[in-house]
Amino acid sequence: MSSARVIRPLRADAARNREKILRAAATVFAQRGLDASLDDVAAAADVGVATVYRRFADKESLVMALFESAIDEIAALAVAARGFENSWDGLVWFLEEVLQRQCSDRGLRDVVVGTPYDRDWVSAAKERLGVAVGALLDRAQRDGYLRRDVVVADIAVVEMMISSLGGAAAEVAPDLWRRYLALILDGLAAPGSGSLPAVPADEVVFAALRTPTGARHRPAGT
Amino acid sequence: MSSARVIRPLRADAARNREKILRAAATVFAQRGLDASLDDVAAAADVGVATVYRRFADKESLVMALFESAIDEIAALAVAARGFENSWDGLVWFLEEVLQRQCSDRGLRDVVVGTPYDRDWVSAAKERLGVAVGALLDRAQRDGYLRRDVVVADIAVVEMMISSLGGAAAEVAPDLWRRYLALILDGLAAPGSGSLPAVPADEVVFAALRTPTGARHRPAGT
DNA sequence: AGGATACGGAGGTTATACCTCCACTTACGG
DNA sequence: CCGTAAGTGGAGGTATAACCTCCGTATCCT
Repeated sequence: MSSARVIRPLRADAARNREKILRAAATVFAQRGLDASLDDVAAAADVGVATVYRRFADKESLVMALFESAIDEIAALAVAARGFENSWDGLVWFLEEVLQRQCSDRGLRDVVVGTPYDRDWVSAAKERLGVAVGALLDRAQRDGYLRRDVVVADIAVVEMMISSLGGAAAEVAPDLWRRYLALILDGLAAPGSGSLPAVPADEVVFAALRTPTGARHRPAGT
Repeated sequence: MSSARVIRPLRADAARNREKILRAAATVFAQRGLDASLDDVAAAADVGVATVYRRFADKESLVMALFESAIDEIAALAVAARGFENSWDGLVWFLEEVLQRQCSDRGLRDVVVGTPYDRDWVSAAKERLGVAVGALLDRAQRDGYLRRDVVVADIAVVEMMISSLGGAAAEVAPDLWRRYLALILDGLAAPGSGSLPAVPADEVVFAALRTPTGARHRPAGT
C-alpha cells in the first residue's frame, strides 16, 4: 500500500506523445475553448483517443496540466504591476497583460471564468489575484487616477466582458478588444459623472455569471 | 395548389392553447434564451409537444411569432430617441431602453445578436436601427457630447457586451448592467485620452461574434 | 350524435461527448 | 536479437439532449 508508485519513466514514444498531446491541446483549447472534445485534441495531436486517456485520467486532468502555470502567472502579473512607478500605468499594464492572454486563449478564459472546471487550484490563485488587484486599485485611487467608486469586483466584471468579446473575435480581429478596453479605461479614469449606479457584483452574482443559463448541463464529468 | 388555404378559425381550445404556448414561450425564452427546448416550452405551457408543433411549424416559427414585434420596437426606439431636446440624453435613453429589454430577456438578446435564427425579418429591422443610431451619434458628436472616434459598430459592440453581462446576471442582480453601462458612458463622453486603438468591428467581425466557437453545431434545424 | 379537429406523450432520428476494450505494435534490457 | 512489458488506435458502449412525428384517444361544434 506504500505510495511508492514511484516515477517509472515513460517510454520514449509515450513521452513524445504526451508532449504532442499537450501541444495540440494548447492550440485546440485556445481556439475553441474547453468545449472542444478530447477526440478533437487527439485528432490534432495525430494520436488515438485512448492515448490521450492513458496519459491523462480525464479531461480535467489535461486541462489542469495545461493551465496550472498560466493561472499562477496571472496572479503574479497583478503583483508585478505594483512595481510600476506610476500606479495608473501599472493598472493599465496589468489589464492589458491579462486580457492579452485571455483574449488569445479561449481555454484560459474558460478556466479563469470558472466554467466548468472550477476547482481549488483555481480558487487559490484567484484569492491571491483579488488581493493584489485590490492593492493596485487602492494605490491608483489614492493617487487620484482612478475613480473612487470602483471596486475589485468591477475589474473582474470588466475582464469578463472584454475577454468574452476578445475571445469571440480573436480569429478575425485579434486587437478589437483593445478598443473597448481603452473606452472603459477612459470611463474608469474619469472623475465620473456622478457615482456608479447599482451595487458591484458579489459572489452570488459571479456564480450566476459562470453558469450561462440556469442550471446548465454539466459536461458529463462526475 | 391554390393559396386559398384561407383562415379557418381555430377551434376554441386550440386558440386558447396557442396563447398558453406563446405566454409560456415568452417566459421560458426570456429566462433561458433560445437554447431552451420546445419540450420545455410545452411543459411550461402545460401542453403536449405535439400541440406546439401543430401550431408552429418549427422552432423558428414560434420564435418569429414571439419576437417580430419586439424587434421592430427596438428599431423604433432609436428613431424616438432623436426626439430628445438634448442629444446626449437621447442617446443614453436609447441605450437604457434597449438594454433594459435585452437584459431582462435572453431570448430577445439571442434574436438581436443573431444566434442562430438570423433571418430577413431581423436584418431589415437592424438596417433601420443602424441608420437611426448613426443619426443619434452624429448629433451627439456635433453637439460635443460624444467623443469623435466612436462609430455605430462600437455601439453595437457595447450593447453586446453589456447585454451579455446583464442577461447572465438577470436573475440575481437585474440592475447590475446599469453600473457598467454608466462606466462605459463616461468613457464615451470623455474627450478621450487619445484616440481609440484598433479599428471598429466590421461585418466579418460581427459574423464571428455571432458564432461562439468556430463553426458551432447548428441546432438540428434544416 | 357524429365527424372534423385537436390532444398528449412515447419514441424515432440525429448529434455529440466522454471514456473503455482489445487485438495489434513498439521499445528496450539482457 | 528476442521476449515481454508498455504502448497504441479507433471502433463502439453509454449517456444526454434536442427536434419533430405517429397514432390512439379526447374534445369541440353543428
